[in-house]
Amino acid sequence: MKLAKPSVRTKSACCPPANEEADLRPIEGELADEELATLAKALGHPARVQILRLLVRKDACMCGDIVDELPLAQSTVSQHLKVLKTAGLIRGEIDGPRVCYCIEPRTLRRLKALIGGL
Amino acid sequence: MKLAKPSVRTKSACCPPANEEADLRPIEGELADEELATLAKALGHPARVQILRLLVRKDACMCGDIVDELPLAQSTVSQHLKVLKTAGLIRGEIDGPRVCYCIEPRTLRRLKALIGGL
DNA sequence: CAACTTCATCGTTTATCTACGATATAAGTG
DNA sequence: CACTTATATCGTAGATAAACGATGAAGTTG
Repeated sequence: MKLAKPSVRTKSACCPPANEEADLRPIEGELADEELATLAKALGHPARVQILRLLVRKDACMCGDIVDELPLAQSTVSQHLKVLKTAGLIRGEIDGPRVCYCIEPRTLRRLKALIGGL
Repeated sequence: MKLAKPSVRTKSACCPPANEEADLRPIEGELADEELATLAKALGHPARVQILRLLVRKDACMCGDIVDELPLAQSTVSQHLKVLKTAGLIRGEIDGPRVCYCIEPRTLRRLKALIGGL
């Protein structure tokens, strides 16, 4: 019999340290508009919102069973993860045969600041 | 000679009253995911972010010179306005030959709540 | 090394988005 | 009523997005 590896890792495994330093970038202006649009676009799909929530809730690295949580094919989930990663909202770290995902708190904070600033 | 009409209207013209009642809908769950994704998608384009900001800043109805503020054709701006309107983020009210736009504070608050709840 | 696991990437199909010019609509103006 | 103005809608072309199965790459296990 084979025991499944735990699919949630402690913060130390790959999650970025809780970097609390303030973001000095402006929350409005042309650049901020682009930035907000990019982040919003990345969140513009229910599956990606769900993924982000999963990772926020765990507040730790989560290895690939994200696929099991969504009613989508593995390749589709992988694509959604890529979108979130490209937007900088999550981070993926290779851990042996799997990949551990966690949120990028900096970017999430930035998103909240941009939306809050509306 | 013809004087241009002022293109910003007072709140009373069409802006919804500052309805401060709390939104009781949950900020997570499948429905909230869909809702957030829809709102985020609507914001997922720089032009639409810019439009929203214009309306927020004015905090009043703004008649169509939104077109003049953007480097886009009138028909394109009209489409973006429609996206924002469909998402419930803005409202457009016919005012004689023009249309006055203003933000829908309820939806904007809702968006902030959803994002803040991440 | 062969088999298996985990995940990313490729190739494809279908759908949606973005932008524009052209045209329609609707309300004021002479 | 003809004419102008302000917007919306239509039609269309090109770009992106979303989904899937199939395949590839990298690590683990026997």
